[in-house]
Amino acid sequence: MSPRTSAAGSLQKSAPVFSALGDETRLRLIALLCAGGALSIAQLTAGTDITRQAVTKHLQVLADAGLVRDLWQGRERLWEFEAGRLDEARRSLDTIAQQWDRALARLKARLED
Amino acid sequence: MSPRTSAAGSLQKSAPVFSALGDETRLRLIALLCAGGALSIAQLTAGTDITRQAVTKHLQVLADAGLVRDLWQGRERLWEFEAGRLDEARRSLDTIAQQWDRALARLKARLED
DNA sequence: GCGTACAGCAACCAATTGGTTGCATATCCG
DNA sequence: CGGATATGCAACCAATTGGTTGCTGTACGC
Repeated sequence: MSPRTSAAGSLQKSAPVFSALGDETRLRLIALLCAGGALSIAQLTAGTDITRQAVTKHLQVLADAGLVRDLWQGRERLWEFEAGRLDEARRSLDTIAQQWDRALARLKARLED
Repeated sequence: MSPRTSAAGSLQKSAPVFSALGDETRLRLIALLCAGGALSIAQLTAGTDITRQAVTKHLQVLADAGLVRDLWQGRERLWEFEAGRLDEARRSLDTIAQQWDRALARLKARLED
């Protein structure tokens, strides 16, 4: 990768996380899980207009992205939020924003030159 | 929307932004545009293994999400980064993280009770 | 032990996505 | 003017996605 895209390397790792977050249903699941504790699939499905299987698939996508973790308890499969990858993604956005700010500062400096 | 998902409302608005960011090619474009100034489609295509049209489509996706803006200059169509929506998304992730931290704190308090 | 609630698996479907190719259009420059 | 450059538009394609239905398995509680 060329030098001028040095920041891109670490950025690209976050693509799967952003992709997982890029769906209203999944964002809702994330909001539920990070607010409450661990919830079952049935609980997460209640009140929605989609099927339990659809919710299961969404949870799987979130799990693949490392955003949630599942744990079995009896016949229930509980899902809980996992903060690690989301923090990474958050830092990625921070990096972009900082880079943008620096670019603006450089532009301003050149104009005032 | 139920009270316990109050944070979800503002979150959902960010879904299109996250969706747009959920692709390595588009993340690369964002990195390029927010580092440098305005770049043409030809410039953004150079060095990649995809077609100019593919890049155009990706830029359109980013534009629909409000992450980039285009401006014509002669026969060139220049694209530049636009920080607004990305900042919103950044705050969304911050909100989730804060909510999670509070949940952890409540859990900890209950355990130490 | 038996019904009920929680879940998995697989097949299937329509719509979207990421990408291509071919051709037309407009602008710059010698 | 005429060629090279920068782009748009449309059709087309395969793969992925978001969702469903039908059936099976398993743990809980009366």
